[in-house]
Amino acid sequence: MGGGLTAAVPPEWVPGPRPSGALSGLPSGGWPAAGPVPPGPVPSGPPLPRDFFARPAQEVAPALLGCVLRHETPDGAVAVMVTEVEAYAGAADAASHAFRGRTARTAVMFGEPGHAYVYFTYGMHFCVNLVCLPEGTASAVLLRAGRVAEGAAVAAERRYATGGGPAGKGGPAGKGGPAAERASAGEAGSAAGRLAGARERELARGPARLCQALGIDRGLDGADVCDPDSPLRISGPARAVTAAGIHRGPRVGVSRAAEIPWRFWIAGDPTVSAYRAHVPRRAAAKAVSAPATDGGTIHR
DNA sequence: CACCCGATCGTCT
DNA sequence: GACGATCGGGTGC
Repeated sequence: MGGGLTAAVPPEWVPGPRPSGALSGLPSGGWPAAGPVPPGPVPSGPPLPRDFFARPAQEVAPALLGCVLRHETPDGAVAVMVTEVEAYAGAADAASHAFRGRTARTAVMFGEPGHAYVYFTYGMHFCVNLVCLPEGTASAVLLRAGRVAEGAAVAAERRYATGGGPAGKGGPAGKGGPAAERASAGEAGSAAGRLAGARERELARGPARLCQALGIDRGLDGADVCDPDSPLRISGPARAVTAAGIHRGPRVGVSRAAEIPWRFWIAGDPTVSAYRAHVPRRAAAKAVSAPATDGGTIHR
């Protein structure tokens, strides 16, 4: 079925040139070539210019792969290299929160590009987008996954801390502390090393996990990621990601426009989340026959 | 590893 | 009043 969105969908995305060194703030020296990204710290330069975001989301999305999102808090700084994103084209996209027009929740998406649109979902999770297109037109790129490149210990604390564990003493790290820090060192072969590596890979694998690792919540809705003084900011590619190293496919878990391939990821990277089609939630089983009232007396 | 299910609440119909 | 741009734990192969 054609699906109303079809007509509004732009032509196939054509791999275009990556941002130049000048645009991205990269030093002229080369970073490692494309391919799965090895664990460990990555450089973090000046923020991307606002113009970078003043384009359609489906164009910005692949260009964000390899860029570094960093959040500074009193707990310390955590940075992730973006490995997976999804474009949401506002009014032209039935899957976008902005499809039905501007509301209090989606207001930021209609504002200046280069700001964070943070939303709360499923009663417990936050997800972060970066706003695209000029002010007045809504569109955004959802950051779905990343590799923690700085502050792995802080990220692990946020992800695995036993909720407000006053009872628990040491916290999640338990023995040995931040295993993630060791993982990148030299224990890749050992059982402990594999465990630490597996956990490190899961730190920011998925949009809500990424937000949790970075400590992002609704308080950062509207934050300017292009402002060098912002606690939340994004810098240019820490690593060259060529068009050949980028794969694309349908977006994860969307109930509408599910066939549009606006999800982009770094091919072969272990931190990319798994694809899952939308699953309509079974309606809560409502009691067909009212629970027996005791003694026929109706309470309430 | 694939599939199923419960949690939990802001947002929009 | 229903539905998520999700996650983690449990079951079963």
